[in-house]
Amino acid sequence: MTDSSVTIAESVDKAEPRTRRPAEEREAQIIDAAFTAFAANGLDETRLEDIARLAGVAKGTIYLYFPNKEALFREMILRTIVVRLDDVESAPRDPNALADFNRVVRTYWSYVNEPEFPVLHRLVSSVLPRLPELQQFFAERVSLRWQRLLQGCIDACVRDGVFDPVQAPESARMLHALLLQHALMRANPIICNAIRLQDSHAVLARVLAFFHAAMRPAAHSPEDTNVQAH
Amino acid sequence: MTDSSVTIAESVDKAEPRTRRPAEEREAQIIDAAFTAFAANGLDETRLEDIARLAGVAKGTIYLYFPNKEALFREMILRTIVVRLDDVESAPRDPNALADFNRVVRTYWSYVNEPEFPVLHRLVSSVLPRLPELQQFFAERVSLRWQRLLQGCIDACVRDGVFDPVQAPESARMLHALLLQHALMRANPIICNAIRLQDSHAVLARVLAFFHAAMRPAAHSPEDTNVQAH
DNA sequence: TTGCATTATGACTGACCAGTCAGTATTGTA
DNA sequence: TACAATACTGACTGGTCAGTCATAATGCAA
Repeated sequence: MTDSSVTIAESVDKAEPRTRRPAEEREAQIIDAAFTAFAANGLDETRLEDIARLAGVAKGTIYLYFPNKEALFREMILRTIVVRLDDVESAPRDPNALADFNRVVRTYWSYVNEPEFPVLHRLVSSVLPRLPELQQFFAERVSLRWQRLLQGCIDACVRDGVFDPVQAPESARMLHALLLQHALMRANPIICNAIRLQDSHAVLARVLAFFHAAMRPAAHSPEDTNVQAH
Repeated sequence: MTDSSVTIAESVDKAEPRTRRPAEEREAQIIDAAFTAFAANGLDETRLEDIARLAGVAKGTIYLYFPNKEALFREMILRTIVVRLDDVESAPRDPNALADFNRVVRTYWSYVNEPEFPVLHRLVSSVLPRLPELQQFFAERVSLRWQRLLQGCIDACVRDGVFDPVQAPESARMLHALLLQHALMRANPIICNAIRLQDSHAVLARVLAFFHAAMRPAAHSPEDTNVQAH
């Protein structure tokens, strides 16, 4: 490995004399730089000097705001995720069950298709053995939270007779798995090119079509749960 | 971080005097130790000394078989995956389409539920930016290969009238997403406990029931592709 | 048994980098 | 304008560890 490190052109005017900034602004500056650098090189291969250069500050300055590298990483992850979740929660609900389901699914889909998401997902899962509290946070605040939200919408649709009550109980997990995995595949250039997942809308439409097919109320025997072989 | 490193008791008799071993045996010894150590601590947090101790050899010995740490990591990943794939390919095919589909699905399910799989998956995805050839290998030899295999079985089932031809074209990707994601969730203790995914057979049955529900031939309008809203 | 080729060892080295801190610049205040 | 308080800097340090290599052990052939 020769010159790895972050090769993104620095967006900071180096000629500018050093100035004192409000603490929040400096922190945000450093967090942004940390996201870029960590996303490109991972936790261990990122040098604090790289982050400092990207943020347009000296290495020592980072230590005025964060106690160490690992804490900076953790803060970066938590804040970046929280920002997205806050955006999502501000959307209004829809009284019609199916319309609300579609709204939540579309919101989730755009959430996992943000360019930040697959990067965060990879970074979090790569450091799981080292930072178990991140695993906890990600599982409860992202994965399970979305699954519960989806399940609520699905249950409402069942009450409206739109979805099959037999399939409903764990279908949120199925939908979650379908959407998440497709978003992650779309972020992988090799898989993405091989099976043509480029168009985000088309992929969502295909997943939803599949989901609706599974959830359409059964016209025949309603107690036929033992479909699986063996 | 204080005493991280591998805490697994060494299975090697330290009193044993050093002996010369066939090259293949030594390599396998080191690869095994590398898997254990890398799985526990990741690529960067694993010391070559740890691997050497686990393998019951000196650090220098590793360099007689692998040019450097990264090469050892790559070799470990490739071989561990290949062993599993070879196991899988040796199984005989079934003439009945649905039976063959079930066989392949069950094989895939047991493959991704091996304790090694989630670990490899995490290790590979954590070093993707650094080792793009691993990404290539994993995508083509694991992900896409399985999807093609599943798709072949599904197409055969369509010809037998078991599955709906409307849903078939990309359903292998759907099934792959469902199975893979469920296996990875099962490997995450927090998610696994929260939504009761402990029993492997029950989870597979539930996923298959959902898949069959989506794939059952439509009794009504066959040209109803625009199910998705918007 | 000897001698040599092969295999193994682990103390050592040199590069690397997180984190420190003495010093410098900037701002607010009197 | 002087002075103190605060924000910032970057050369330096101390610890770490991948990779090296002189030396030692082992197996084998003659």
